[in-house]
Amino acid sequence: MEMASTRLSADDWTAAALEAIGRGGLAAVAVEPLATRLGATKGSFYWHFANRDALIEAALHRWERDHTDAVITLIETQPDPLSRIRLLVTTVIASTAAPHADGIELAMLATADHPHVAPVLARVTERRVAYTARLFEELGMAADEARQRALMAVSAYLGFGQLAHAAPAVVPTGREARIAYADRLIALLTAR
Amino acid sequence: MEMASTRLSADDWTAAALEAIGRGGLAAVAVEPLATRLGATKGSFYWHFANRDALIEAALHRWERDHTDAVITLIETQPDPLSRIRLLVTTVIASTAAPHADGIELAMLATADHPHVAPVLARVTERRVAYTARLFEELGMAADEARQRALMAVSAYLGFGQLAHAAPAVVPTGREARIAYADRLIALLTAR
DNA sequence: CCATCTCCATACGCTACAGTACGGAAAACA
DNA sequence: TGTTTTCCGTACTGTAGCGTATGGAGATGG
Repeated sequence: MEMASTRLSADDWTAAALEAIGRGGLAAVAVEPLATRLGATKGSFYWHFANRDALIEAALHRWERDHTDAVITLIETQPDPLSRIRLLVTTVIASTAAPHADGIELAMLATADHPHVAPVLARVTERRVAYTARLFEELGMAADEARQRALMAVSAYLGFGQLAHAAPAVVPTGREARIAYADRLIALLTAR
Repeated sequence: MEMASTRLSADDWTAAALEAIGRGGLAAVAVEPLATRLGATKGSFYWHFANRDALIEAALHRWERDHTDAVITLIETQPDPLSRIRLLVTTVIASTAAPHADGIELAMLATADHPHVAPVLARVTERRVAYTARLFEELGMAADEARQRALMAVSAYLGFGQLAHAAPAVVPTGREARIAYADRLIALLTAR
């Protein structure tokens, strides 16, 4: 698959680690299998990293860095707060259509207890809630009201992901059904 | 801890397995550590079970059997559908107060891909959604409308659990704040 | 009280992976 | 081109856990 016999960088390893996390969770981050997958050996790895733990840490921080605000920056393209909420919810609901829309995200939640995962996940989650709360504030809600709605919105997002993953059959299938569901959700979340 | 030097039954092992899942997920179901914890050795285990996989399967089925409908039967004590929904939501939101309210549940979601976990989790989830949908129907909603609301309710439940687990700081602290949140949630979920 | 069946401990082999030691190839540089 | 630095392959040790083999203790029934 990878005929390129070039030398590997630390980034190649973190990328492979993230890919492994997406496939099989943190446990899949094993040095020797990754090395095989990269067409190299442990010798390479232990030159770039002190140990397995360092790789995990690096991968998580990379994920936090370039995956976190991806959605937010997308949302920011919308002019008014309502369409931003709309885009946020529909994007997130409809994109879960793919079998493993974002395996990494699920793996992170699954391993929330891990000492390296916990702080990263907490930061990302708090940022998301805070951002969503601001959206509701811009809709004219009081701070605490907006906060509650944001919690509900993020819960709906996370819960939907879990639902789609744990019992795909219960979740609306097809794009238009998803959108209908998202619309209903938005209506309830933004109701006064 | 367990001075009792009695002989072990298969159920003792499945109980220990479930306890281990609650602590460290499926990966924590390791024969030798469990044996130590039970004050026995592998010799005992491999008499009661063919292998580690059989233990996992047994533990999951036991969980499905006696933990699934626990909430439902509790809820059924309530007379009218609205109080049932109310009790369901508040129970579920407020009980997550404990640090690891139900580690097993989270572990199940975390390992939803596992060949043994997937069917069990899917059944439980589908049953919950169906039951919740019936609750909304009894409130006078049309079937599809009730279904959507049920999805939202279960999502809110699952999502809240994830939220509390991944970023405890963002979730309302204290019993009355939780209840206030639950009330708001119920109001939105049952709004016409 | 002996025989059989139930249950378990001990001791073993096997695999997967973490981490280390070290030599050598391949760049980079002079 | 020769030297140094960068990078990596190979070979090793160590550990954790799965599964097996086997003998023997305790209960159980005749």
